[in-house]
Amino acid sequence: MMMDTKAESLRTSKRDWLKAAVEILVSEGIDRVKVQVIARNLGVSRSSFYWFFKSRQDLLDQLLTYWRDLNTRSLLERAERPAESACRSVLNIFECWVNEELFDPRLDIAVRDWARRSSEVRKVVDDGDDRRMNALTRMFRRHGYPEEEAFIRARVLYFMQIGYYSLEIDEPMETRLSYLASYLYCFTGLEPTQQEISDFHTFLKNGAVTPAQ
Amino acid sequence: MMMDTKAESLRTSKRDWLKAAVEILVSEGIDRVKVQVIARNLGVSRSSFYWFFKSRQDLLDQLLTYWRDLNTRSLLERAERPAESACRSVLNIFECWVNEELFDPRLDIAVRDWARRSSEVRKVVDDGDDRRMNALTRMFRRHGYPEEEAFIRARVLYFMQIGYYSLEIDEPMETRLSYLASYLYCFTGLEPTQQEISDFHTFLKNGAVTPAQ
DNA sequence: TATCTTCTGTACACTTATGTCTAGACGCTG
DNA sequence: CAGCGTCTAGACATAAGTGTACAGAAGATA
Repeated sequence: MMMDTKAESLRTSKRDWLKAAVEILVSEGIDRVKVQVIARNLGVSRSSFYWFFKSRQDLLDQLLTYWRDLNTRSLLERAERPAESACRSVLNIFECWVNEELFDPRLDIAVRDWARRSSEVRKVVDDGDDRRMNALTRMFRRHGYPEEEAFIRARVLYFMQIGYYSLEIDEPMETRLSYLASYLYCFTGLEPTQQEISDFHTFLKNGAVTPAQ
Repeated sequence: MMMDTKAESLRTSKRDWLKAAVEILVSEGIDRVKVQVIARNLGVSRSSFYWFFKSRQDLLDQLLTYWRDLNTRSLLERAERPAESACRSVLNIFECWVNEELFDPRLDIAVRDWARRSSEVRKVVDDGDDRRMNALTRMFRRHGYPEEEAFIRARVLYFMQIGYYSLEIDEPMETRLSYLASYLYCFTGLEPTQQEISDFHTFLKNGAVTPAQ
């Protein structure tokens, strides 16, 4: 019996292949996720691949599952979290945008590119987007925004962030944080309190961005 | 001397190859823009390609130039256009979002995907984004928004739209128009007047979306 | 109609990719 | 240390792509 927890095996595991595939997906797009390329990156012969996966398509299916199980969960959790003000709610969402443990932007963008070329992937991504949008709309509704305004504010908040990642803006966290109050004002139509802003800063300092486990 | 204006030549022109390449770029991504694939689509042998282009890379370079010369112009023109209110200005920008003659969303997204895999393309796209963002920021500034708020509102307006296209939302124009007032309110922080809304509707009706030349 | 220029088809050499098969290396377990 | 199950290298067949060379078709011009 193989010990999965062993620190450094000389032989590859299924996990290694998946991890390497995700890396290529994120940096070069789905069309470069080739058995040959991954094998080269791992320094291993292609034939091992076929021990773990039925075919290239099998790997792609599992990549999509990996994305689906990972990237929507945190966002939904934070959208549903109770909050005393709209600004607090939006700040809860912001947790996902500043912590790649909670939401991996490059993976999200890469899967979205992929969806543009495959109708099966399209369905899965659309489903994820629907769930995210519904959760955000309900969030604004809870703070008393009228139906349509809640929906549009959810869109502006969510689409703006997808657009931000799509442009691949390279901004230090410091700069991003300096815009916090303006963002909150544009997203909610309300001025955030000083307390709300400083609470978010302390949240960030207190190891929210730690590598985890 | 070859007559370029001739209606239907049996032989291909450079323009035919470029047009077919753009179509594939938009629908399948840059990695599928292959000489062999385009030739198949045109029903012609690959060797003709090498009459018009030095190599595949030569074609790709010309695709990028095509995008650069096309997709930013209309947006800049409308951002700079004088307007009596912030809502009017944003409505000027909306002209680009509802008319694919002015701004081709699928081409923009496809080039953005491409940029993710090539640093040369990255540079060109970043330059376009900068010019768009600067024009939009100046637009909000002219309506009296403070420096930072103008910048953030420009971002929200522009990034939100890129996000919208990135999600490939499939909405009939009717639905999109029904959200007009809410969008204007969220983007400017101001309620649009009834006149502004109805002016945009008449603008659309009066052949603004005509196929042009 | 003859001729020059523009474009196209066929053939070739090369590269990168997929997937299969088989011998055998590696590492637990008895 | 023998043996079993797990994984890997290398060889093979096949497919899709790039780019070059060259003969020759098809149009425009004289």
